[in-house]
Amino acid sequence: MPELPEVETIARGVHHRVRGDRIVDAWFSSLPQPFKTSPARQARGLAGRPVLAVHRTGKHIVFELGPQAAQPPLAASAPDAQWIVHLGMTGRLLVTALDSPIPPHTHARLSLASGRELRFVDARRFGRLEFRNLRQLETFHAPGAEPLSIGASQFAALFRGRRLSIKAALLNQTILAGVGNIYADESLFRAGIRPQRRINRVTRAELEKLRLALRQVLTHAIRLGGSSVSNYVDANGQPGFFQLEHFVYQRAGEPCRRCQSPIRRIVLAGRGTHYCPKCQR
DNA sequence: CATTTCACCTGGTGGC
DNA sequence: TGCCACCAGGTGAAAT
Repeated sequence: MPELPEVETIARGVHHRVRGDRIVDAWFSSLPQPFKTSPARQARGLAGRPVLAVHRTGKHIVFELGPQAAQPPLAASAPDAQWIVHLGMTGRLLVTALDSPIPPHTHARLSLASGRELRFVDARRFGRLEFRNLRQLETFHAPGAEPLSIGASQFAALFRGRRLSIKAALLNQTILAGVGNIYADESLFRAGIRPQRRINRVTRAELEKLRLALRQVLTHAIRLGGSSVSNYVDANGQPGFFQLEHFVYQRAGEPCRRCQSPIRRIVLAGRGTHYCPKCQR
């Protein structure tokens, strides 16, 4: 399940491979999902545009696109449109040869001037594809705060006056962008906070511990290429290795790596939630 | 308004 | 071996 580290890894990989290339043509499947912008509008909007850059905001991958008539050198061109990809649960972006076999559940195929193809594949169709013409729409950015760059006081301010559980707050993308189930559980373990604790019972000092734990966990996970659970692979088909560093996620019943107590699993905010009853209070 | 629950999807898993 | 109920969780709509 792609969260911030996996999305960052994929965005970097795709940036590295397609920046400077040009979208020649675009094909989309005819299913109602995963399209936030109609397939016809996406195809019309994307064709002919150069890819200036690819980056991540929250769990979204953003393609910065130049004008359809723009010629190289493109480095100085201002973005004129954006293609925004959300991977949902099972979405993948692949850069392949034109003639490589098309996997099931392929919903987008963007042929590139280099002779390759950028594909979006998503079995469960929880992903979302959106096209924005920046002459009509604002630049896209994820609604919540970025956990890697937020400071102590702004972080504390995000939670002020709320009553929901700390885990539900971490998962809320309009509060904090990019944290999903794995990294919520892992950061709460490292901060020593029980996931079900209500925010108004979490001290300022604990919130700061959590901010630092999040930053450390996310940074470390990016370095390891993300967590490979349910067959996750990056744009180059490489798995990540952060799953080997998990303290609690999907370790129910196994001994805590710090105190040997069995890791407990509960359902919270509709999600499987893992914590150590002794290390987390 | 804040918060919680549920539907959307399909593939993988475990029980029988 | 095959079948099937069930689970995985990101998000947005609906319910509370």
